[in-house]
Amino acid sequence: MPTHQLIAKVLKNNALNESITVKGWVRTKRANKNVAFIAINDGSSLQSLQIVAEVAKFEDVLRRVTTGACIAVEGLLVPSQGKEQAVEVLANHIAVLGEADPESYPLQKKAHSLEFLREVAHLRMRTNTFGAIFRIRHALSFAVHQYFNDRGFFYLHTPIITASDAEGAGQMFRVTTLDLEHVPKTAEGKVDYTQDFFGRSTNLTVSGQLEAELGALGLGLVYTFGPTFRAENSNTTRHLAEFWMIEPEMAFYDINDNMDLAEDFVKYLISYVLEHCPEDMQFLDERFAKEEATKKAEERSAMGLLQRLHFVTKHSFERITYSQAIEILLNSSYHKKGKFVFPVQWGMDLQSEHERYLVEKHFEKPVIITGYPKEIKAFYMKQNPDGRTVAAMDVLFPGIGEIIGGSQREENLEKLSQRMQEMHVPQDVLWWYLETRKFGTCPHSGFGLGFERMMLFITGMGNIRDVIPFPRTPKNAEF
RNA sequence: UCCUCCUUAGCUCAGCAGGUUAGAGCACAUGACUGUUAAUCAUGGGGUCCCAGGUUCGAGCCCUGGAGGAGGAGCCA
Repeated sequence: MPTHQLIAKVLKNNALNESITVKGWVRTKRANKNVAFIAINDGSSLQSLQIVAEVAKFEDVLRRVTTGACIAVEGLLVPSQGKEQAVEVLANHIAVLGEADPESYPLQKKAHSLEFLREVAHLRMRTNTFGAIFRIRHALSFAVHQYFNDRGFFYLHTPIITASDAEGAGQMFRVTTLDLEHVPKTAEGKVDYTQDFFGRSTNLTVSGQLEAELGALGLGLVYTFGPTFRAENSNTTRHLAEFWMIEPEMAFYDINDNMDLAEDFVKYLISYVLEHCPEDMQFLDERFAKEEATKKAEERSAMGLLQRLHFVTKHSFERITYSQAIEILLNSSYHKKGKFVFPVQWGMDLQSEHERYLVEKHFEKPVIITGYPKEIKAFYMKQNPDGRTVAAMDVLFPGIGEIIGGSQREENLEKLSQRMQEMHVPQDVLWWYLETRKFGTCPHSGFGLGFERMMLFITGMGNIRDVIPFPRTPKNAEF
C-alpha cells in the first residue's frame, strides 16, 4: 500500500503534529521573501491542503512548483496560522513528480469558461467544478446500485451489440468488421451481411429494455445500467450520442407500481447525493447562484439548487393523464394569448414548451403524465381499455424536461402482435420477445432514467456535456 | 437536420466609417514585500485577427464558400 495519505482523510482525521506524506497537483503558489504557500489538491475532496515551505530551504525546488505541477510533500501537520484553513503542512521534503510549464499549461489559477474546459477535457478533472461533478457522478452511480440491491433487484448486463433495430428509438451506430473500402455484395447488389462478423447486420444498443424484460420474466426484479448509443444529429444541452441509462424492469408491477417506484427511486438518488456529497453540493449550490445572477430576471430559477433538491424530495410528484394535461394547456393563459408555437390539441405529442409550462408554470414541481395516445408511443406499451391510449408514463423535471420514460408493457400476445403489425415492427426478428408473451406471460412494467439528465438536475449544470467525463456528440469524439 | 448568434494574445473580451505600429483585464516572467488565501504593488514579453477565395489603392472590419463552437427547435433519456 502507498505510504501517502489522501487529503480528504488528512483533513478529516486532524492527527496533529504527526509527520505525513501527501501527493497531488498544485493549484496555486503564493510566496514572499521568506515563505511560500502551496495549495495542493489530489482529487479526494474539494478542499486543497496548504503546504508551507521556507523559501531559503526550498529555493530550487520551489521554482519548479508551478500551477499544475504534481508534487509529493512530507511534513508536519500543524494547526494553520491562517484563517482560511484549520490545518496545514510544514514541509520537510518536497519532490516534484511532474513539472508543468506555466507558459503552456492550459489551466490557470482563475476561472475558465465551461466551453474552454470542454476543449481540454483531459485536464478539466483538475478543476474544482469538475472534481465536484465527477465525485458526485460516482456517488450517484453507487446510489443506483445501492437502491436496487436493497430492494431485491438484480443487476442484469444487457448486450451492447444488438441485431434488432426494431425498437425504432432513432438512428443507430452500425457495428461491422467488413472492409468499408470493399464491401461484399449479394447477387442483388446489396450489402452481404452474412459475411460480417455476426453473420448479420448489427448495431450498438439504443436501449436494454427488451432484454431487460426477458430478465424480469424470470428473475422478477432486474435493472440495467450501461451505455446507450444514439446516432441522432442532436445538438442540444440535453443530448449525447453516448450516454448511460438505468432501466429497471419489474414483473407483476402495473403502471401505478411503476410510477411509485420511479418517484421513490429519484427521491432516493437525490437524498443520497445530498447526504454523501455535502461539500461538493455546497460548492455547486454557490456556483449555481452565481450563474443565475447573470441571467435575466424572468429566466432565473425560483429556487436555489439545494433548495430545489430538498423541495423535490419532500413533495409528491403531480400525477396527471395526458388528457388532463391537454385540458390544462387549453385553459392556460399561454394558450389563450397564443404564446405556444405549437397548437394544442388532443392527439399531438407534447412539445418542450408544453412540458415546460406544465412543470415550471402550472404545477411548479415534477409531473408524471400517463395515458398517452397510442399513436405517439412505442409498440410494446400496454393498451388501455379505452382503445386509444396506452399505459405510458413520462416523468418531467423542471429545466430538464423528460428525465424518465416508461410504461406498463403489453403482456397480451395477440394485442402486442397486432400492434407490431400496425407499426411495421418485424415480428420475425423479435421472435424471442414475443415468446415471453406466449409462455407464462404476466403483467410487468419498467422505465428508463437518463443518468446524465439526473446528473444535470442534481448538479445544476446547464449542459449535459459537462456531467460526463468525455462527451460524445456530433463532430466530437476527441478524448 | 433547421433557425439565431459567435470565432481577435494562454483565457475572457473590446475594436472602427474600410486607413499607418491591433488594445484591456486576467494569466505568465522578472523584481519588491516578515504568514499568504484565485495575495498585493511595479515592470516586461506575448498576435496565422478560424480557414480559403473575392471586392478595394488599402480588409480584423465588406461579400462568397467552408470549418469549429454556443443557444433554441426537432428526436429523445
